[in-house]
Amino acid sequence: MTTPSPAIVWFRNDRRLSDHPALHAATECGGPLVLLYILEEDAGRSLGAAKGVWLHHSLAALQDDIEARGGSLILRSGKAAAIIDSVIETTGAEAIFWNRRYHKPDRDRDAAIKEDLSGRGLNAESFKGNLLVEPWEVETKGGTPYRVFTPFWRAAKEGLEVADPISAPSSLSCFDGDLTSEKLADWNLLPTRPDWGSKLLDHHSPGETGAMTRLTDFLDGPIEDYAQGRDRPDKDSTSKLSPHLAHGEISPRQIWDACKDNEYTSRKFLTEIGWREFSYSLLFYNPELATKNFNDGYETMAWDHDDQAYEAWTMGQTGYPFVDAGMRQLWATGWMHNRVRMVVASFLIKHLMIDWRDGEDWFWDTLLEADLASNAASWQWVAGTGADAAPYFRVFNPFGQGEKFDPKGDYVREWVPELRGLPGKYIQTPWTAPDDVLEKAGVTLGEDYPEPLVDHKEARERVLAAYKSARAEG
DNA sequence: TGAAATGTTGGGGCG
DNA sequence: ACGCCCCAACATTTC
Repeated sequence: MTTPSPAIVWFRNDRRLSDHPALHAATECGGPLVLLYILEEDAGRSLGAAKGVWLHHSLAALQDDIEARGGSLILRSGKAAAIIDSVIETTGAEAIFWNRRYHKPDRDRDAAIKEDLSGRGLNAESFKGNLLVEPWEVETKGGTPYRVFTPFWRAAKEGLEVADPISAPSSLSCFDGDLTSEKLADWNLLPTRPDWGSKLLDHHSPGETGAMTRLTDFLDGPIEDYAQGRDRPDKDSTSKLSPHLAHGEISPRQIWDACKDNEYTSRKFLTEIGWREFSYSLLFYNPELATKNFNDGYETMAWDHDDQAYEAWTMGQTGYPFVDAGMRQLWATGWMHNRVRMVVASFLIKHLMIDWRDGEDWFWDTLLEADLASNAASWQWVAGTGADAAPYFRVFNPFGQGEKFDPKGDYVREWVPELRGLPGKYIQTPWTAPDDVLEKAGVTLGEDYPEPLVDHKEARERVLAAYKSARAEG
């Protein structure tokens, strides 16, 4: 009887041990495992800075989880095809497994590797591990991809059979020959001088354990009130699972499974999972989703190129407290409440009339999750250029949203401390506060906190006119 | 997953 | 009692 040869598991954005179909397939082979993570070079868009911080800790957590099961994670950087070749040569592996990804440049590289290895008689196999429904599994009656969320999600759920998640292997028996690994610390994913990365982690616990804790905590409480609470950034009513999902520390199937017996209260929440699936479908069929208007009717839109306004937006100095609170939360924690994301995005695009791609780029660099599909699809949604997009005339009122969803102003007080002394009545609109109120709060507008960067009414009228003429031309 | 402008209704003050 | 006006509350339309 011969010992089975080693099988490689190529980890990418699926840094977990439970519900990992590729890992499961490899363990079924019965031979030693080679658990490989590749920091890919020349693999498209560069890693966002905040995402790199998460990646570091995510990999450290994966290493720990693997070592606790008696295995080891091999880290390599460079071109995936060459690294895989060399690992195969060293280990004599005859199989390699991975979970699929959905952006065309990634798929092209994966396909080339698979074709090459298959041609050499190796078993290279990919799996569905990161979506509930793969893009090609859902199409309209006309055989085209859906362009509207509701019918997409209805069709996706129809006949959807979600199998039980796969348990993590209790032990991992890895190839024990001479196989070198690079050191995580040498990848310099963490910023130094200054070390702005560690403060981000005050608010998050990267890794599979952290993800499961988040899910459990969420299902123990906030989900009961999710339908309303999810709109309230002053409350802790959202799951905060987005970075874990984007880094594959939890699978959508695990979330589905945990929620399925909770149908009434979880419906709204699972719809958010649906938006993620929709975004991936959009990215799959539109590889340039992050750079090219989905609807080309707005190609002639005359965006402003105002560097000062853009910087004020990024730094949370627009003079609209609700917007500034969101931007500062993002900068400080690498995450922003979803309601506020919509408002700050609307503000950049519609009040400042800055190209949505500049906002997308800022989020890419500052969000710990930096999910290409969700980020691009959501920015296009707000801009009105996307699939199933918000209509161009929907302009969020930057203080009205604050009054509605942060009624006491607690969210603003947390992130815009210079306004803490203002009463709720004026905290979203400090420029309307009487002098004595400002004085009592210790606020001098223009010194402690900026005057509004633009007048709301004028900005609104300006952008509506601009969209209208762009549409007329387009 | 809006907001503002415009239109309609109905209660109450008042001559 | 009646008509008139005011205006808040709600509904509809428009961007």
